[in-house]
Formats: sequence, structure tokens, C-alpha cells
Amino acid sequence: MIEKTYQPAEIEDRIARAWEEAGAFRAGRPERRDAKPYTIVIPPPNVTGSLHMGHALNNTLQDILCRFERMRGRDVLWQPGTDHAGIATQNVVERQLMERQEPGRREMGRAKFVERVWEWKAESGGTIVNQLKRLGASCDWSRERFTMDEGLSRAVAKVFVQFHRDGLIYKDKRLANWDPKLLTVISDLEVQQVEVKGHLWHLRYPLEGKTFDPADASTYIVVATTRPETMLGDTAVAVHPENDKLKHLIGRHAILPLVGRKISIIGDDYADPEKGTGAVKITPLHDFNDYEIGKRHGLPQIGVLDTEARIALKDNEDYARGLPEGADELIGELHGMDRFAARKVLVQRFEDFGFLDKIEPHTHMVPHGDRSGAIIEPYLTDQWYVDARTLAQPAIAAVRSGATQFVPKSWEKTYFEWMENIQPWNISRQLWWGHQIPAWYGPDGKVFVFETEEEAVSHALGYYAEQGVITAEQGAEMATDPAKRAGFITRDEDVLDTWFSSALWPFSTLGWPDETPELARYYPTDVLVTGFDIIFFWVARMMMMGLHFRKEVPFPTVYIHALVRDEKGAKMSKSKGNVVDPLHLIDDLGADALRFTLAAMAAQGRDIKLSTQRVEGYRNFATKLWNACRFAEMNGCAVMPDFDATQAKETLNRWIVHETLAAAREVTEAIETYRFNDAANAMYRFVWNVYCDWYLELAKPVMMGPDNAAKAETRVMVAWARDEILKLLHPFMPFLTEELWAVTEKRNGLLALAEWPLRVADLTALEASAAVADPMMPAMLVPTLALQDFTDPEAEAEIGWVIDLVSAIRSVRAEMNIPPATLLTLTLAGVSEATQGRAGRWSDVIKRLARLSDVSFVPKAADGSLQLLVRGEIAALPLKGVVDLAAEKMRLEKEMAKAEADIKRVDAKLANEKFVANAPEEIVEEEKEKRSEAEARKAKILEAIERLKAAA
RNA sequence: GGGCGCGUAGCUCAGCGGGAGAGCACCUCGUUGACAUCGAGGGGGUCACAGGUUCGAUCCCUGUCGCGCCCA
Repeated sequence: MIEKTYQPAEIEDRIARAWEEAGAFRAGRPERRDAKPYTIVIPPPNVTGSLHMGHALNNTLQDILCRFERMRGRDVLWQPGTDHAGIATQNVVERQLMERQEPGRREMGRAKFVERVWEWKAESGGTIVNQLKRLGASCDWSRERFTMDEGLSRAVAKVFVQFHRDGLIYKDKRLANWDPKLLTVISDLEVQQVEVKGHLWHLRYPLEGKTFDPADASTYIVVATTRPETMLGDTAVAVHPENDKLKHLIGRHAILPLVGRKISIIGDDYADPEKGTGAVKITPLHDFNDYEIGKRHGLPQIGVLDTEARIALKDNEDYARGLPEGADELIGELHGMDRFAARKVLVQRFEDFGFLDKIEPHTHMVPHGDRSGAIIEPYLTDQWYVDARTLAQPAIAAVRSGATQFVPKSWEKTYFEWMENIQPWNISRQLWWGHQIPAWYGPDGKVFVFETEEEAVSHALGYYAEQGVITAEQGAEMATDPAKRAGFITRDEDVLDTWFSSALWPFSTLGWPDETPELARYYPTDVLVTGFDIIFFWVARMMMMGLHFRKEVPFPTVYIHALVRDEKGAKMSKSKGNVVDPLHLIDDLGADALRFTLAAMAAQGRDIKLSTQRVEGYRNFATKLWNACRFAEMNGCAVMPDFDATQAKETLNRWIVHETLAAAREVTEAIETYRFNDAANAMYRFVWNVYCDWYLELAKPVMMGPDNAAKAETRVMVAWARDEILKLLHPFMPFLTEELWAVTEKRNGLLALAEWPLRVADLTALEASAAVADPMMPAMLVPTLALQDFTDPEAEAEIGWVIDLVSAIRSVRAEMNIPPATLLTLTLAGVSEATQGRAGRWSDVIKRLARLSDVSFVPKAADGSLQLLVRGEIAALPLKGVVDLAAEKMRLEKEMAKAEADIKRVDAKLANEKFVANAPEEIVEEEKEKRSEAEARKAKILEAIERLKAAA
């Protein structure tokens, strides 16, 4: 029995358990051993994460594809898992230690800390996985992976070593993005440029050989800067070589105020004459552009900040070099001061001594760490880099050639843009949580890169023994005793960027570097589904890794979906407080309603503005289907084994088969082409506006009526169409449909594993030819194939006419304000035999739905009756005395005008010789048809008006 | 500054070379046999603006204005 009301919360848990117990989502189910595999790897969410709307959308779309293909018979592997999120996870655990007033990370030491992170992961790391299950994600949960798993870590080590051997990973000293709060470098992609309302400070740098006089502009040069505190590290002033006002100073020197250092004035294009004062201070170690300029001009490099972005002048040899006597005072005063505190002090000091020219308000972009929010400092350090430029080449070529295609295609441009301007990828992180870099150093700094410590140590010891640095005996001792080699051979402290391991996800999760059966069967994957913000982080890097290590693209299709915004279109963010929690929506309205909403709104190339109202609307849709199934049940509708829908006798039943298959084709095609919104809307329309509004309504009298054969067939057909709906809707609303599937009939298996209403095209062709060739082919297949292409225009003509007639009468009744209680009579005037037949067959239904007392046939409509045009014929409602003749005349004249306008428009076209000459023939034909249709309509309306006049 | 995208009904959005569509909201009516989380009907749009291409433009091109995002 179906419950009286649809309560999603009550069924979702139970259904989820049923799937789990049946192992419905496991890849490699025995009965699908010969099926074609279908693979999607989940973009692994952060292990620290919890489900937000972006995840909900991303996973809903993947799930639709997976459930769809699973029902189409594929052996689906949807590979789930999480990534270890180096920085985020380390933060979470550090915060926890602090809250619990336990010893901090540094106090407890690396090994102990990493252990604590694993403990945390065991306790809290499964949050998002469980939330994905609540959404209904049909991942193969038995294969869940984590980027720090043993196997995946082995993949990381192998890739690092091989890249290193191939020269694609190298160590380099470069200016990197340093996060002074998290104390690690981060990659360019993890830096967010944020617009900040700051200032442009104009500073006067005295010229060498002149006596500084604030009142005499010829004694100094004014530089403009957004970061006055970095002046401590200035080593030059640059002006544009063609700057007529300033170029005479090139080659001379300025004296750094307060510091006293002599710095040169250089000519460089970088100094924009239009910007600021036309002169810029150059601080090679604290600005990316200045670094390049410094290299071009061979300038000294002076760093003045420590790792926490405090001023570091004490014992700073670079700073001290070339300073005049008495510079110590400033050092003592500023050393250890935070960069922004130092800024204040310095600006004040500039003002006090007349070095401050002016301060302008200035809005500019300031780099922030996306995790910490701290302002990033350029920092010169040794880091490991991936030669992304080299790796990008095949990845670019693969998209150019179409081996991988983006949907929508427009994102390819973004991909190319970034790939063609790609920078070396900084993969070192100064963290403890992550894959420690498999590089070991000897006492002379020589590096040994190997997959395991054992290998690295043995190579290193061999090398140093050969070099005579150690004896063979010493080497042997160190090889067996880690304590003995400590200090002699040390491992690189750093870990790798989390995205380094994520990039391997499509094959590392399948067992690589081992050549496992899973890898052979499920790789490459079929599609990657992700948001555009991840193209660089993920898609690009997965392409590089996949192509390099597997020699083929990891996926032929990348489907890029929208961003979910709030209902006003703002990006959801915790700080704005406009976050809609998908879990709340699931609690209130059900996972199915949320999923359907996201799918229905997932039009390509447009962001989703989510409103709760919309979700409510789709919850109502779920209720509608629920009640329709209850109706079927209450009327004893049940499927029949070996029922062949195409052999139905009743026109109404043939019609619903026709409509159902049209809907099935529409949905199938839409999902195949990633038009999720079209698929969802097609189902919405079909279920509500075709099945419920018309089919069930028209079936009611049959099921109440005396014709037992018709009644029986209709009952079966109501159930048949319901089952087709449940199947077609399952990818979108899995819980509801699975529940209804279970309660409506005794079933052989789960809906999630049931067969999709339409066969895959190539499969069908195959079976069709086999059916002809092989007389032993099971007969069952033939009706299935007949179903595939079934249409019934005749049934459509009949039922369509009933629908149009009822709609027209309803419409005119409302327009004429005829109360529902007033039953009218309908006379069909001079209609064809076919229509007479239809009217006879449907008179009960028409009477009930249009609120009529009688349906009859007359040669001509009675004078003064209300006349409707239904599919080219006149349906009259004799209403002498009831109807307001003037109003009716106006109504008809309005319709007349419409017909005439149509004729006029077509005439204008047809009169245009160029149109007839240039337009495609079928278009011209179409127009002519439209004209004659309008002409016929006009004639009928004219007739009606005449009769109205006669009545008056 | 460069790139991408978007301005269509009150709102959210489909459509994208040949007759302007949906959902929600709104108005009117309805206790009819699953469903008021419902049913029936209805109003509402110079398809941002200006040029151009075309026999024909909401749709293609150019420009303008407005909005959003990404990269410097």
C-alpha cells in the first residue's frame, strides 16, 4: 500500500539502506561482466569539507549520468573518495589542539602530529561522504579512496621520481608566494587577488651630490609606492628611458632616506611615465616585477622580512653591506616589527624629515592566500617545481585534436589561455600533513630522489663510500641503523601540493602504478564533471598526468557546470551569510526535490540562482507523482507479465504509449548530450501535463465503465506507463522512484538496476540484425524493439482532438463567466465522420470534463450559438439567451482579426519575390500551408459571425 | 587593460535565422471519484539600445549602455 502522503524524510534512509545491502552501485557486478564499463571519478572533495550547494550540483549531475548508464546496462564505476587537503587539514587539527589546550604541533613533533591527523581523519573525515550518500550519490562506496592511502601514495612517489629523472621536476630558487600566516609557499592558483582601497605614498629620495631640501624639487626624485615599508630593501629607482622629465637622472644615484644607502637610478620600460610619479622604487626581493628588473640590471638583492613578515634587519648581511656609519639605530628600532606596524613608523618618519611628498588614496589588487586570508609576500626560496610548460604541450594538443572535448565548448578557450601561459608549478609545501617529498640529501647537499627511503639511502651511501667520504663499514652501519645516518642523510622536510596527488586520481584510484585489472577495464574514464573554477587546478593537471603516464587522455569529455549562487545572484559565502545548506533542504523538502531543482536549472553556460521556492515547486511535483501512483493502486492497476504495449487496442492506450515513448526519446537524448535541464523539464511536462492531467483523467471513465476488456487493458496500461515514468525519472529522483517501484508491484529487483525504456542505439542495431539473422533469438526481444520506434499518429489525432475540444470549451466558459454548475449542450456542426466517431467514443469524457449535458450532431450550428473552432471544425454551444451576444461578437471578431493578421503576414512574404526566390522551398511551402490554414479558419469564423447576426 | 558570459513576462530562466515559451508570483473560478503540496481559466513582453548583414533578425555581425566572472 502506498502511504497517504509523500514524506521524503521517512523513505530516504530506508531506500539508501536497500541500495547498500543489494550492492547496487558496485562496479563489476557479476551479471555485467560482459557489459561495457562506464567510469566517472568523483572530483574528490576535501576530507575536511562538508556538503555545500556546489557539491550538491556537481554530484547530482554525475549521479544522473551514472544511474542513467547503469539502467542502460553499463557496468558503472563511479569512483568516490576524498583528498587530504594539506593546509586545510593541518589547520583543523592545529586548531583542535589549541582549543583543547594540548601541546602545539611543533612541541609534539612531526611524527606525533601526523599521527594525530590520522586520528582526526578516522573520527571526522567521513562527514562529506555521508552527506553525499544522503544526496543519493550512487558511487561504488566499497572502492572509496583517500589521496594519502598507501597505494595512492606509492603513485605519488613514482610520479615524482620519474618526473625528476626526466627532468620535469627540478629544484629552483625563485621568488615564490609565501603565506606568512601558514608559513608555507603556495602556488599561483592559490593566491587570490583582492581589490583593496589603499594608498599611494609619494616618497622623496634625495639625489646624490645635492643637499636635500624639501622646498627644492631638484634635490630629490619622487617615487610612488603602495608598500612604503619595503623601501628598506630598495636597491634602485627606475624611470622610463623615454620619460622626458626624468630620463636625465638615469645613471645618477639616489640616497635611500633614513637608511642612507646609495642606490642607482636606472632606465627601464617597466616604469610607466603615466603612473604615479613616473619613478618607481625597485625592491627585488619583495616584488615579482622588481625581481625581474633586478635580474635585468644586476641589482643587489636585499631581503628585509622574515618568514612571518616581520622586519628582519639584525645580522642581515645583505642589508648591512654598504651602509654608512650610524645605521644601527634604525635596525634596533624596526627589527622584529610587523610589516604593517613598520609601515606606520616609516611613513611617520618620512613625514618628520620632509621625505613624504604626499599620500593619495589608491585602489589596487593585493594578493591574499585563499586558505589563510593573509597577505602574501614574495619570498626567495628553494622549492621543487614541475615543468608545467613541457607537460602542457600534449595536454593542449589533446584538446585541439578533439581527443578531449569540453562541454560547453566555450571553456576550451579558457583552458588554452591558461595552458599556453602556464608557469612552473611550485609543488613544495612547508607542511607536515601530506606526501613528504621523496628526496634525500647527503652532507654536501647532493640530492637522491627515489621512491623509497631504502633505495635512496643505499644509493646515497654507495655514492659517498665510492667518493671516499665514508668507509664501506660506516656505510653498512648507516644502512641498517637510521639513528646512525641521522644528520648524514636527511629527507626533504617538505610535502607536496595536494593537487599533485589529485592530478593522479583517475588512475591512482584504479591501482596504478600496478597494472591492475580495474585499470585495464575502467580507464580511461568516460567523463569528468566539474565546475569551471577547477579547470586549472584539476582538469589541466589531470590531463598532463594522464597523458604522460598512460599515454592517453584521462577522459574524452569534460562537462563544466555552473556555479550555484543565492537567489539574488551573489556567490554564496560564509562571510556573507547567504549560504543555502543543501542538507537543510534535504531535511525539509527531500533529496529528490533538491536534485530535480538543480538538474532543471543546470542549463549550459549559465549560473544557477537557487531559490527555496523553486525547490518547493519540485517537491510538489514529487507529491503529484506520488498521488498518481496512489490513484493507480486504488483502481487496481497492475502490470502484466509479457505485456506488449504496442499491441494495445484502445486508442487512449495507444496514445499514452505514443506519448511515453516520445518523452523517453526526449529524455534519453537530452541526458546523452548533457542537457540536464531539458531532460528534467521534459519529464516534468510529461508526468504532470500528459500523464496526470489527461491520461488519467481520460482513463477514469473507462475504468469505471462497463467495457471489461477496455477496462482491463487500461488498468494494465496505467501501470505500464507509471513504470516507464519511474524508470525515466529515476536518475533525477532516485529515492521517490525506488520507493514507488517497490510498493506498487512485486518486483524482481531494484529500480536502480532496472532496464531503461530505450535501448542504446548501437546495441539496438546490433540486436535487430541478430534478430533477423537468428531465428533462435528470444521472441521477447522483438516487442522491445518495436517499442523503440513506436508512434501512433492516429491515436494522437483522436486524443489530441478530445484535449483540444475540452480545452476550448473550458476556456470559453471561463471567458463568458458560465458557472461550473451550468451544464451546456454541445452540437458538432457539419463535422466529418471521423470526428463523429471520436465524439461518440468520447462523449462521456467530454461531458464530464467540459461540463456538458449532451453532445449531438447538427448540419449547421444553431443561430446565436457560441461557436468554437477545434482542429478546423465547428463545435457550437447553443446558448440563446444565456450568452451575451455582443461579447460573443467581440470574441469572434478578435479571432477574426488574428486570422486576418496571419494571412496578411504570409501574403506580405509571398508577395516578396526575393523571399520566394531565396527562402528554402520547405519554408515557402510551410508559409503557404499556414496561409490556407488561416484562410480556412477565417471562413469558419465568418460563418459563425453571420449566424450570430441572424440570431440578433 | 585583456578575455569570457549575460541583459527575453513582476521574479527565475528556456529558446537562438522563418508564427514570442516554461516555472513561480499575480487575478478569476472550483469542497466533481489520486492529489488544495490540488484542479480549471486568464492577464502580462518595442526579446537592453543603435546600426549592419539577410527576402526575413529576439537569434548572426559591429558599436553603445548596464551587470557578472576570470586573468593581469
